Amino acid sequence: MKTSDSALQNEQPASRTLADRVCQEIVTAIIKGKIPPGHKISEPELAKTYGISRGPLREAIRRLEGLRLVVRIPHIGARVVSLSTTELLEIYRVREAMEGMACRLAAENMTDDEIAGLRKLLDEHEHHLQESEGRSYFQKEGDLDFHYRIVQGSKNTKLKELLGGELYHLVRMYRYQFSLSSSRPVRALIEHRNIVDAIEQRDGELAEMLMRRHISASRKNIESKLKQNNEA
Amino acid sequence: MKTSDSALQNEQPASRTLADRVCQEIVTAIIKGKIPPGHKISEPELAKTYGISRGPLREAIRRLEGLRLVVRIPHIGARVVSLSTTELLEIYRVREAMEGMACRLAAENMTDDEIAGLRKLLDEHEHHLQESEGRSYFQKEGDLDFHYRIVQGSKNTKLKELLGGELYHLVRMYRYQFSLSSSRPVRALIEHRNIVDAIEQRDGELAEMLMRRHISASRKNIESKLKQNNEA
DNA sequence: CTTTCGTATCGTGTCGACAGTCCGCGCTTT
DNA sequence: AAAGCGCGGACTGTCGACACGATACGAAAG
Repeated sequence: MKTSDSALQNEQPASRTLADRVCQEIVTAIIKGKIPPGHKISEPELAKTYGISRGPLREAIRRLEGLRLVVRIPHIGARVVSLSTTELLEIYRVREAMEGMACRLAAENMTDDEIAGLRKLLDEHEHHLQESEGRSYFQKEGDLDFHYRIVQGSKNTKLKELLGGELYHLVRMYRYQFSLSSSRPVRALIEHRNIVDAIEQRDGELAEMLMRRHISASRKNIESKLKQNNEA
Repeated sequence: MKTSDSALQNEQPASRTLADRVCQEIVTAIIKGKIPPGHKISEPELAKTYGISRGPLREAIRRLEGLRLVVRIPHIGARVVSLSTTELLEIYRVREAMEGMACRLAAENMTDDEIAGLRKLLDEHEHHLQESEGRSYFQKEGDLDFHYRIVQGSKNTKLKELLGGELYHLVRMYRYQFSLSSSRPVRALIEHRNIVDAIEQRDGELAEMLMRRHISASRKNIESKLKQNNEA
């Protein structure tokens, strides 16, 4: 389990408060689609489900609202965000901008050990790619793991908060919903390697450009795939 | 009232729920420094101050946590974010990335009317600049108003949420705290005009580059000014 | 006098209950 | 029969109260 130590959730095993734990549970439930998009969230129902009172649950819902996973309307209730394709593409624009900057900063601030870890991660990706034709769950989350590590390597707190806290949850949810793991794994792996090369050479400008092109290519790929699905 | 309709706060006059209203009040209180940074937030105290119970106030605090205006530690309490200079500079990195992208998209998606409005806003800025030597409150918030309009012009929901919802509150707070209105107003105005020119020519790439250089220059300016203050 | 332990107090976390508001259903009316 | 109106139920918003944990102060030992 070399990859789990850099998993996307980084909270202590036993969350200190009920609201935190329930919040995490609901997050995974939403991401994995167990609570479908657009579904109404009933406070008494969920309170009964998780065996807690409405107090902590309300705080958990507020937190989900902050994570942009639910939308809440006063006196009406909260609903799981319904995924419009335009918003998905918008997120990729934001990722292009922010992860590009993160990559530039990572090239400046990453330690040599972290870069070596990145290389090793890509080797594992290639290994799993050859085994499972690239459609494996590992690749699915592994791609995000790569991006996550680069964001962490930027050493920029705000960047880490914004990307890790909100956008990645949405990206993971969209991937589960549309079940579109990055559908060009070979090409993506090559681009990942080029990015690591640029980081290793401490060429921030190049690293940023490569990352932006990488995410932009993903966006265009998804865009055409969605259009094709709509026409079919 | 051409400028106030694009104000940074866009909530309906009468917030439907207590928590929303109190949340807004606390936000302004924090931004204006009435609750100093690092100050402990006592739930019973604030509840008594605003004349409400602890329930809505807790929800308001959760919301502030989502806006990154307070940090909360379980079983200990919430404190107003204390402003470290590194975090301020980090925010400028994020703004450079995101507003750069916003500017690129604005060049593609802004209507001609919105561009004309931008020009008029800059004319007003110049007018106030000549009157008040550039240190006026108008310039202080007016700079953010300019950036805010461009973000809105990007027509990208996620971009608008992230920049308008979280970062701008922090930027406004930092400006009040350090009382550093953009301390190079003449130069900034010129850069603003160049940005609008690029947008008008629908040159997204150039617009992004100009915006990034503009924010990067602001960051470097603040950086040197802070260093100079520390040494003094 | 300093350090450590125990206790008291305060604050946060959690719970149950009440009130106001919104939604759905049945009834009346044209 | 269709549309408007009124009523009932359910849910959200709000409140007060209790329990657990943390902090601070004081007392006792070294």
